[in-house]
This record gives sequence, structure tokens and C-alpha cells, in this order.
Amino acid sequence: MKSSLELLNHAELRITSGRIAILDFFKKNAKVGLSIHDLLHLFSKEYDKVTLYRTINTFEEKGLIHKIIDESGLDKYALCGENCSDEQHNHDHVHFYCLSCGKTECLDENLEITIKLPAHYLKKHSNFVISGICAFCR
Amino acid sequence: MKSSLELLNHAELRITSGRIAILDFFKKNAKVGLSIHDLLHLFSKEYDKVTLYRTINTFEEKGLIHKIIDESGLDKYALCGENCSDEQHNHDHVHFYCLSCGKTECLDENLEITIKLPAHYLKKHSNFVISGICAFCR
DNA sequence: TTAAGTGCAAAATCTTTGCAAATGT
DNA sequence: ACATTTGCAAAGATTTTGCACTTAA
Repeated sequence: MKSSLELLNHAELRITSGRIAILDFFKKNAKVGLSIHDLLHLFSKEYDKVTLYRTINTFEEKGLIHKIIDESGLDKYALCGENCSDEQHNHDHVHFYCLSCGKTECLDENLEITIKLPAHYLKKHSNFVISGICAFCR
Repeated sequence: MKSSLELLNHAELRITSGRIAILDFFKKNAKVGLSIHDLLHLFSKEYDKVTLYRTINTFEEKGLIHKIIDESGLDKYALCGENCSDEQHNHDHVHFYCLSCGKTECLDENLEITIKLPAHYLKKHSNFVISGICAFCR
């Protein structure tokens, strides 16, 4: 996976400590979905909330992260493996929300999925959330 | 598909004109996702915004509608065929967001989808959004 | 040097709450 | 009659904007 620095460079964004910290956090907590609320809480001592909102928006616009839905009802964002760096719009994002522990993880790499759309529909990209009980909780 | 009245009865909710109107609207615009913003706009002359918020929340709690995500970034809600009346948590909800016309429709009935989860994951339900160009726009 | 990013205060929006009046069963 | 639902006003929370200051390239 690319470094945060590479991701920012590739997205033509300037390297700042805040962006690195937030991207690193997404990378460290690898495939778990984070809500804006989470991020505000985590980083509000170091960075202003306005900066956090703007960072999230910028990251989303540049395709570094993207929104997912889970059963908690809260919107969350996730950095999806390598998908979101180069070809963010040519992959299926599959997230698994565990009803027991509440974590949302990305299953992109170890999932088999087949979709057959009705005639005349052209698929560009997709966003799947599956809810259930994760391997760890079982 | 069940009538709005039946849906409300089944959900053990009282029959009020507002609930019928909103459910009917979901049913009429069949499989298109509606944001809270849409609904506030559509019904604000007839019903107070507080009532609309409460109606959406109640409908969601009772499983009559559920949240979907699309590329517009806005949360939307959809009534999904018959899924949401009886066995709302035992089906795959598949929505298609058209990048051209912006509409979100439900593909539940004419889609083939196969998912093979990694070992030890237990699937309960799911929420899929596929983005692309719909049959009509092509 | 200069375009981009940040922080602060304030504005604008969005969502929830409390309570009295109205309505459905 | 009684529990539920509604509307209004107000509170609370979330998100955006404007502008001066700071920083990365």
C-alpha cells in the first residue's frame, strides 16, 4: 500500500502534518470505517474542527476515502486498500459491518462476488455493505 | 405490494394522513431514493418538519424504509419492494445510482448477485449500491 | 513569492426536545 | 378515555463561510 505521503502527492495535495496524521490513522486502523464524529473526537486537540471537515471533504473529493453505510446509521468513511489511490472508481468496495462488535471492515481482498446487472445497465463502480457477525466475534 | 395502510398496520403504527401520504409517495416513486431534504421540501407545506423527521425515524425503526448511499453524497431512503414489509432483514437490497440522471432505483427483483464471504463470517443482511448508467439514459 | 492550507469567530443548517393540543383506536 | 401523534418554539448539534495568518512548494 502506498504511503500517506505518496497518496497526498498523487492527489496533488500539499503535505501537511494534519493530512499525514489523518491518512496515517486511516491506514493504521486499516479497514475500519470512521465517522466524522470519530475523527472530530480523535483529532480535535491537535486540529480545528473546520480543518477536519475540510480535510475529510478534500480526501473524499480526491478519492482517497469514501463514504460507506453501516447499520449503526452513522455515515462512515473508509480508505480502501489500494483501491482508493489509483483506480478508485474501478473496483467494488465491499464492507462488512459486525452487528456484535460494531466494527466495519473492508473485505475487498478476500471476497468472491459476482454481479449480473439487468440488460442495458452500465456499471461504473459500487459500494456494498454486508452486515452480520465477523469471524472474530464468532 | 402491500398498501400503505397495510404496511402501517403491520408495523403497529397508527394511521394518519401524513404517514399515508409519505408512504404513498415512497410507493409511487417506487424505487427511487429520497433524501430527508427531498421530503422536507415535498411535504413542508402540509406537515411540520419535526413531524417529517419523526416519521422518517419511525419508518426506519419499523423497517419500512432504509438508508442507502449514492454518489451524490447525500443519504437517501428507499422503500424496497416487498422486502421492507415482512422480512426486511433477510434480503439483499441492491440499488442502482445513475450517474447521468441522478436517480437511485432498486434492482432487487432483476439482478443476479452471488457473494461468497470469507470463512467464519455470518451474513445477516446487506445493502448494495451500484453506480453507473441506467438503461433509460443509455 | 504565492497559492494552498489553517484557525478562529460567526453564520447558517440541520436535528432533537419539551410540552400542550389534536387525533386515532 | 387513553395512548399516540402532531405542531410550535426553543435548544442543541452539525456544518459552512469569511477573513487574516501561516505554511508548503
